[in-house]
Amino acid sequence: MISNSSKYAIKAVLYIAAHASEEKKIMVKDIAEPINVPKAYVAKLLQELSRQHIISSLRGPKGGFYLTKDNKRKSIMNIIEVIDGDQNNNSCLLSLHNCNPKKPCPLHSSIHPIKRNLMQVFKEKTIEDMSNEVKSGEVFLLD
Amino acid sequence: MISNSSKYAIKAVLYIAAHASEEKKIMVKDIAEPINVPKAYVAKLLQELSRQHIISSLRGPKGGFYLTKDNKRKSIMNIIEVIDGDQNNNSCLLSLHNCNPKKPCPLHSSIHPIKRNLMQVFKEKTIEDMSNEVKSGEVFLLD
DNA sequence: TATAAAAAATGATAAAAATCATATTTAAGA
DNA sequence: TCTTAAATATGATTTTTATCATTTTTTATA
Repeated sequence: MISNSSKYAIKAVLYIAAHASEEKKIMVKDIAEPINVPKAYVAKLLQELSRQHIISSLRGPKGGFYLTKDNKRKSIMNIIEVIDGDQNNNSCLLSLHNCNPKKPCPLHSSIHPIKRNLMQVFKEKTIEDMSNEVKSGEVFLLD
Repeated sequence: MISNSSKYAIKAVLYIAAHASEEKKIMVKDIAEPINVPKAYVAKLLQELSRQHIISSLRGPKGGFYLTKDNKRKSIMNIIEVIDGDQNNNSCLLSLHNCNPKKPCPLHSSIHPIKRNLMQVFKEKTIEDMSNEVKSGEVFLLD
């Protein structure tokens, strides 16, 4: 439903949102350790997100990752799309190819509304929303 | 969240429920083809389910898989537990170890109720419920 | 009781996901 | 413009998941 890689990516982006800015960029190694994800692995994920303009980066001394105003408006869904590609949106839990309201699988009627809720959350939660909550101490990121 | 193997297992069990009985058992090869899952793979899954008493089987001529009254009362959750073990119940979507209502992750408040719904469905839907729906033509299994 | 038909057991192989390592490019600042 | 610090690119390795093949055990029935 959502890969390990996507989880790592979300955590990393939230960490950047809470700890970096255009003026004070943050390096991979300073992201990887606190969120407890292998450095080289998270580096690869962040590079891909940067290429797809979900986050921003600058090479060289004083370089690192950061978020622009525009980046902050991206949603969880945007991150998942980049990392997991199209393998996230097979709406049928049993992966039946032609499961639809007309020919529903045995789980369709129970699962479909739940999946809609979940997708809704992924689409409407922005990086900004969540990093504000982290900064205000309502919610927590580390472990 | 739920592995490919679990999906295969659920499909196979539902197929058994809809097409076999204690009197007319069904063989792996007659399950594998219609649900479009590799024979040897589904065989392995069914063997494990049989060992854990989620389904029943008999070797030798006229043998095969079938469900007892008791088997039919098992839930989707029972199948998932056997196939995926304990790797299904990490309630935090970001897999944060100590995400809880007191120290929630940024997605906790949105995701937790959704996850509860899903678990509820897995727990309350029995094999019998679903196979009745398949038999009555309300829902469909193949593809 | 011999035969054959089925699941069960075992383990090998292939594919995908996760992880690690190294060389290259870019940009800041001395 | 040289040096150094950072991301980027590339690809190798490991681990996990999925798949396949073979042998063994069980059981119905001729």
